[in-house]
Amino acid sequence: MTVISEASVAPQRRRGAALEDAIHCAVLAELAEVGYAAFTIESVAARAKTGKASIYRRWPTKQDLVLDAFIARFGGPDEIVGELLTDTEAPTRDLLVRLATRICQVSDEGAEMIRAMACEATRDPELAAAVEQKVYRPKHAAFVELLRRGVERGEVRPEAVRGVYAEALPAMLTYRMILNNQPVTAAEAAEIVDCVVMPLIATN
Amino acid sequence: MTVISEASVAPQRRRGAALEDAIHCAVLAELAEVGYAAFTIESVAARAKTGKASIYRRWPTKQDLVLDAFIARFGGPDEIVGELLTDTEAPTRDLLVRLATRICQVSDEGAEMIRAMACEATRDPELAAAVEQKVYRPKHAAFVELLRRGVERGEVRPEAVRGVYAEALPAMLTYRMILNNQPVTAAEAAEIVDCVVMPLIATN
DNA sequence: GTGTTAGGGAACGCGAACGTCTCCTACGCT
DNA sequence: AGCGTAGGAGACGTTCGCGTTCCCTAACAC
Repeated sequence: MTVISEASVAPQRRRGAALEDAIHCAVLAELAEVGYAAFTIESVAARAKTGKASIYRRWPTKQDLVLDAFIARFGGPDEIVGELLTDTEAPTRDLLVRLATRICQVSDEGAEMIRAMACEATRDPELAAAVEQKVYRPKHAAFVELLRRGVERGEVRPEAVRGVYAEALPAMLTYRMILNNQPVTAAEAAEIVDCVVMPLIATN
Repeated sequence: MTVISEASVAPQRRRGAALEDAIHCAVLAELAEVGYAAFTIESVAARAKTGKASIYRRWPTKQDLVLDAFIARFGGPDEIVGELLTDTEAPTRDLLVRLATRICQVSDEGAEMIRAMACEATRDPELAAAVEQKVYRPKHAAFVELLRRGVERGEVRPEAVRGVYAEALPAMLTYRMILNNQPVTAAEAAEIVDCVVMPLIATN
């Protein structure tokens, strides 16, 4: 009858932020593994080694949970904007490459989430607004700001500070990664910057 | 007790192709209304006013059904390629606008389907292959062919016959329509052609 | 007309998640 | 050390869609 219990010092029962982190991870993993259509709260709970109640206590619906996990991992305007706006030295081209890298990273890790969002946003205006505000806007704004600074330094044509040009980079990257599920290497990302974006916006 | 039955000549019970058309329509409508996650065979059957058995008899799985409906409505390489390759007179720019219009049309009507495909294709290699072969490839090939002809007529730089350039147009259109669920007007489509695609590929 | 085929409609048992609730215990605070 | 809160585990009844099967009849072929 003697169950030899090791002295595991790690907390067996998480709370608050630690628990929420674990749940967010589980959501991400679950989405990647089974997809949004087959996504269930029960599986997330099991994967996070928690009870369903702990999830329902925090998020009333599947959408809320997924959206929150998404924001927690990729959200916040500061991360991207801040990084790029801090650096006032690097040429526009390099900033674009860094932005592209970041977009690739997010699109890779959060591919299933983004697809799920796109699917649900059609029918859920609140979700659409949240994604618009927390994800799309900041990214777009960062890009436009980046173009504006390029103009100041004479690297970018003034006419190029427009939505169409700001959308080109994310559009081409997500077209491949999100819609066609093709990986994009760093070289290809750079190719898009050098062959598509820069020629469109550069002076001369 | 006299039920006055009008002499309705229209068949009350459809068969074969007529029935399949109705089911395809129902699939499209159902996807648009409730989305792929909440999509059920029962609802499709009810909407098409048919029995579940008639659907199961034809398509073993949800994916097969949706894919088939998609192909039936938007598939076939001939429609796009044929249309564009027939016309050997119009300038490249106009052909691009026509292609853009077509892409907009498909992306608008089939938005939910395309999103659903993107979601499922990650986990279903067969589906991915089918979409790749029946949708992506022909579109891409048509675009490259179009570029090639442009070169022959001196409208397009020879170096522009590359994948990156062929992807720019569909990428920018679907980025807006499929991922961000924003409508794209004919004027905007033309803007993309004139401000993005043409400058990239045109001679000089 | 007669026979064959296939559509419509619905009932069926089954399994999976739902969302709620309860019990008990680990945690963290004082 | 003791207390209150919150986490884990899972049972519960319910709902829902699955995929199958049945019967009956409309549609078509001959």
